[in-house]
Amino acid sequence: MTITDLIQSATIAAIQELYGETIPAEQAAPTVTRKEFEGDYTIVTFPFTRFAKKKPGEIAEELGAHLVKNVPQLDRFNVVQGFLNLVVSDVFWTDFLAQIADNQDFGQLPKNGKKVMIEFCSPNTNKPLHLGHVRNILLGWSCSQICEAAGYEVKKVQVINDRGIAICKSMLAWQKFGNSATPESTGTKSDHFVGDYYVLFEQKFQEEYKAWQASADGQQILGEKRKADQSDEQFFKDFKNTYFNEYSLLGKEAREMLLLWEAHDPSTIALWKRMNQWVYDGFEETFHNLGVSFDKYYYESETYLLGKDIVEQGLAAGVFYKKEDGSVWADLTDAKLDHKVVMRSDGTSVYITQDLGTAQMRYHDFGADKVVYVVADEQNYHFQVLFEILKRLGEPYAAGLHHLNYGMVDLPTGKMKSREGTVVDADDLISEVIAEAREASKERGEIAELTKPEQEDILRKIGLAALKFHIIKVTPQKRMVFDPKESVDLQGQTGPHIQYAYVRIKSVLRKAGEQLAVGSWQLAAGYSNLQPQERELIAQLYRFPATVETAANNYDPSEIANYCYDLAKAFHRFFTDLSILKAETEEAKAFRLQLCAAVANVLKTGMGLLGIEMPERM
RNA sequence: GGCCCCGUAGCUCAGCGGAUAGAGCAUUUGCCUUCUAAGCAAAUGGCCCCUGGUUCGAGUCCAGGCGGGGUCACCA
Repeated sequence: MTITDLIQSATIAAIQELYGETIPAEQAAPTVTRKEFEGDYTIVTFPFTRFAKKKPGEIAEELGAHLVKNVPQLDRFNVVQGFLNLVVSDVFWTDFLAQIADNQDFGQLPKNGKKVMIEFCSPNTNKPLHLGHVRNILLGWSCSQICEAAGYEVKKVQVINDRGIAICKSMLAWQKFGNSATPESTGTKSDHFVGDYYVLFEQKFQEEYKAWQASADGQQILGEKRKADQSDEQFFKDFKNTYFNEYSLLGKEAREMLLLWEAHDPSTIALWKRMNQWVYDGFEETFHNLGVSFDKYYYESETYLLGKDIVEQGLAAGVFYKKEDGSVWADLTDAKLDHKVVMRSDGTSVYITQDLGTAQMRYHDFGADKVVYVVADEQNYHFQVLFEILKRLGEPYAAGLHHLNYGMVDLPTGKMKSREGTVVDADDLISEVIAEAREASKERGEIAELTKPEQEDILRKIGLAALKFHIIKVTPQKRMVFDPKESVDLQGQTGPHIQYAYVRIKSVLRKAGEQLAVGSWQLAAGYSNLQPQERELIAQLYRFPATVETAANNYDPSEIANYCYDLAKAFHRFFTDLSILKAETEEAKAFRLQLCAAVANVLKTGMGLLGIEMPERM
């Protein structure tokens, strides 16, 4: 039982005893006392005036006296207005610290026997990963780490869109213009290599389109179809898709390639496999650099035909209905979601059909109690529909489905647009933040005497910490502005600031040397009269498991990020104000070393949940 | 237009019904002969988008507006 639970139940009992009233639990829930007042936890007594018929201050006095008398962990109290501030005894805190100081697993909640599957990243294979994927990956990864810490068994999966017209464009461009070049022969990272051909296709297509616009055919179409209020330029912009599908030679070739692929044409399949493999190799390198991995990959080429049997079942069960043309629909109007096609009139699947099938297949593969889809908020409607249909189909896992939606990442200059070349590439971003860390490190010179590989390892950790923390600290649902300049900041509310707290501790612990022998920490138990900076730190540490739990429940890594920052901030304050190795007494020294060890532990675990590694020096 | 998300300091963000709304960046000023100054302390900076309502108490909950974004394909 936690101290807050203890205070809560004692408060309920006290109110019952003093005023004969049974209050709801939430009215007895203690909050953390604000820093400007003395105390650790606070009970608000305003709600009790109704039945106690006394002033809030009076109630607080009576309740405070009662609690301190009956709860041994409470030392004293004070009253400000109607606020009852409770002071937890030093012994409680020092006991708690002794329990966790050497416990590497502090913050790991007991196994709950439940499984959660988290799907994230899920890229297309026609171009490299970009900043949007980075936010997705960081969210998905930290979410899975947090769920594990909260006691779940976690499976990390992604669904790779390896088929369709987009990859065919890359394939066609390579075939026509590639001259058998390879990533090796050109020295290009292999996913970028494939992406370059996608871009090349778009260029060639634009050239073709431009030429067509000036041709007699183009001018004739313009004359026939342009609307009165449309400029020539605007018309051709709007007409692009139609041109691609009905007039373009390149478009025709790309679509033919897709048909060949669907017909399992051996040479097309071979080319497809070869180019996709290049992309996968490139992706793996990026995943590795970001420090993430997956347990299982699903490929749309293997799942895109799934879901048809579900449609049949749904029809039989009356969840779906068939129109005269043979298309199958779900009527979700009573859930405020409109009608939705689940199968085309020609009997082929649509996007959501595939998702229905994939959901079922994965349930059979893994049997998850919860499935979390990390997908940007532009697909909110899609997931509402998907979940609603699965619910109506009576799927056993329907109640555990969750869409972890997140806002798009904008640049200070506005939205990222591939057309305008403003997309921030993931690999570039990673090398930039590390380069920035290298520059800053040169000026400091702290790690100059280490070997080159050791230095590079540290710089990588610092750079990635800056990048990852900058992204993960923002509430997922918020659209965020990503300023590359700020993402490499190493000071203030940043990853490196937190790493620095850890590094300072490690430095002190190294200097303390043999005094870290297990026995010597017994001295810490003799320490009393905790300083405010020490109390603040311990109280923060105490909050860690609860923070892990709420972050897991809310699927919100930013709560862990903010917690780590607060803890580091409190540590820096403590470190500046109080001497550790030259503490006033041996007891104080032992206690502070123990406190340092515990803080280091929690910082390492907490940042680990965000996928951020800690260096030993910086 | 229907539905969903967002609106807090110049900028980027916390705040999850309680006290005088907090951090970081930016600007200004102190603090390294002592455990790593990637730090600490201080100053400056706010019609918490607006209007009503619920409540002892609202940035927080509810309703209606306003502003920004997303989405409403037999695309994925």
